[in-house]
Amino acid sequence: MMARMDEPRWLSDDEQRVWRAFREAVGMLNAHTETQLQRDAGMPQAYYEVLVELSESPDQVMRMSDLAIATGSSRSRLSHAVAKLEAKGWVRREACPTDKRGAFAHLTPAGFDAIKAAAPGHVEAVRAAVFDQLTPDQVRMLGEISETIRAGLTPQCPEVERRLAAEDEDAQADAGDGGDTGRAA
Amino acid sequence: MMARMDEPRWLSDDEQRVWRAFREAVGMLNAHTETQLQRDAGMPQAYYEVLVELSESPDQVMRMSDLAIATGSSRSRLSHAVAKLEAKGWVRREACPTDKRGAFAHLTPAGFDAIKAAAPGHVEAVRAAVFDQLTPDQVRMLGEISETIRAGLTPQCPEVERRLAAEDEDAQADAGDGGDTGRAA
DNA sequence: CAGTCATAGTTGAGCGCTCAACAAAGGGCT
DNA sequence: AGCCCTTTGTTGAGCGCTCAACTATGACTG
Repeated sequence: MMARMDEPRWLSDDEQRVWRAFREAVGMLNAHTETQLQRDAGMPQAYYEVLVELSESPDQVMRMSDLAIATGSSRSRLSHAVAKLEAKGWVRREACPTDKRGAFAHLTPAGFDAIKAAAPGHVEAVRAAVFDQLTPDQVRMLGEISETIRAGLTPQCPEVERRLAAEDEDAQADAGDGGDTGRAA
Repeated sequence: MMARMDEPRWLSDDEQRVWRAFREAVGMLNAHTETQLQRDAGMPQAYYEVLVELSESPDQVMRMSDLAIATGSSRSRLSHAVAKLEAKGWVRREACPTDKRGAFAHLTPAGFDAIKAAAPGHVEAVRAAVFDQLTPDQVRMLGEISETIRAGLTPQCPEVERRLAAEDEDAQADAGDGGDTGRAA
């Protein structure tokens, strides 16, 4: 499947320019905010986002799995991240009484202080690099574009693809079912 | 400067939604293309971009420094990357005769084959995730938005910031000189 | 209830990136 | 020439991420 396509649908010159500009802008923006946070707050952006998510949660507590989903990271990544954050004293782990497999991540007061101290500088950096540069129309468009790309990537992207592949194999075993659509490609 | 701002200019709800959608979309898109390339071509996206840059160069040769600039990476990163690519037999290093500090990175035939094999799948993935999803207007806007953000980040972003800081110190020492312009690319 | 599969979370190895330190060579200036 | 500063490129340590195993618990079914 997909092994051979007679003629790949190459990008036009315009599309290529857009793609390269996009990649470049994203790379620079990411480097910029990453450096800013690392320098001013002593934490990488990924950890910042974990703390943000926790701080906005009802009691500053979340199940590890929910936190992983909320931050768009794998369980593994979150587990490593929380281990580091716990070592810094910013997060505390707690066992879940009703489901003994489960674990809660709990934002500590020190963690709350850390994010409170980090937020203004980070927001300022983001605002200066993005929202101060763009017109309101561009901001709105950026939101729509992002949402569209996100939506297009959601069904078949992460490990779900593997799952679909696995289900495909199963389906081949018991042959005809509705056979859904080929999610194209 | 920037040390204290009485009230941070927080993001509005709309801005926050846009920022989160953007971060999410970028993260997913990046993960998607990264996985695709790693799986189908056995190389990370950063190495792919190195090979692309080399393949588009007159004789498939570039100075390491120029290649670093072209790929938007640090010398260190490129050095590590080329070491790996050389181990794979995709790139060969050559000494520069006129500047004995210098080094050329030379795309090998095997490297050319590798990128030729990788390109269609990668382009298809990018097209499916981005250009097939967006209207022509959105594509155009994405280009403009990217270009704006890139431009806003160019002067003060990478290690230039350090340089500016250093020059600031110098400037304080000898006070006013002509203070040229940013050597606008 | 036993057997089986799914779910929650952790762990360690491997990899790419950053950062700071470094060696080697060029380019001025006196 | 000799000195100093810049530029080029490499190196090794440390860090975060991915991937594949693995443990342990829950949930479902005969």
